[in-house]
Amino acid sequence: MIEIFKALGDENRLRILNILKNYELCVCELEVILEISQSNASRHLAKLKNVGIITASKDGQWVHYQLSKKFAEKNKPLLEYLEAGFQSNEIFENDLNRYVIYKDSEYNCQTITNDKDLVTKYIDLKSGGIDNE
Amino acid sequence: MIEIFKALGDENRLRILNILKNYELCVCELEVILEISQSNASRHLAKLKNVGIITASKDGQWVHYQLSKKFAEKNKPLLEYLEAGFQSNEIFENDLNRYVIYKDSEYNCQTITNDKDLVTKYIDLKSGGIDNE
DNA sequence: TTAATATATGAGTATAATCGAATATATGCA
DNA sequence: TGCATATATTCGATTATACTCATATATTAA
Repeated sequence: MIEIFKALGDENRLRILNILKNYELCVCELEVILEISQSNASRHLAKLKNVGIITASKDGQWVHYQLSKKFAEKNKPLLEYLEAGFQSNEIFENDLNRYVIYKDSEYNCQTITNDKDLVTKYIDLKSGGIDNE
Repeated sequence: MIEIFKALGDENRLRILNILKNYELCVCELEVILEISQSNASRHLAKLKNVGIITASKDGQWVHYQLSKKFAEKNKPLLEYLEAGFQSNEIFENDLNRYVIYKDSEYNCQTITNDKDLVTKYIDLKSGGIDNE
């Protein structure tokens, strides 16, 4: 339990989990949605995975992360608490909004590879200006 | 939510909360039950109090700490998760056992003041030897 | 096989958390 | 008032955590 709380006591990891709670993403997508560096994203994902909160599935050179069904099943009250916390916080709502914009667009991992800035700017624009404003 | 997780991501604070979840104790009692220093106990209690998980009530020179009813009411799923975690862990079970031994004894805060070692040794003995063994 | 790419990991640094020891504050009592 | 006591806080040292930049690993595709 302590390790779980430690893993959840970090803003970036909570932001990641907020997305993965509902969707399955690869690392490069999380980089763009949350605007964090590749190594940072990878490291936080590793931490969440190490304590069993999320799982990874490899798809070629891409790695998709998702909420662990086993964990969610075994820890329903915690998931419920997280959901309530996510819903009452602007940061998490904004991140989710950014992801939905991306998901509903024509862009994908390949687009991000080709022109990461393009995708980032598209999301920024559609989500109503620069992030964190 | 982040602050809550940070507050819960520490073994000593979880051990404190494990006791306060069911009982109301003053600082000197927590020192003896958990075998932590006075300044450490006070510090951790302050942290739990600052994020609203516990409350304090002053009784003369003593300060009693208890789980915040408001917090528990507003965060039932979290409390449920904690309870499950506490019950499946030997450390927390042992701490609770130590408190019950103390509570059912003739000792109290005054006894602890007069001879802290006596109370500690009584609990150690009754709980089946030295703590953490 | 070689080049390109997605992700993971290592090294170094900055920041934050924890702890023990000492001190400050506040209350109770003689 | 002056002393003893319960708790809170400060200081300094140590350890842990998070971040950036650089590099390693593994996979794809030419």
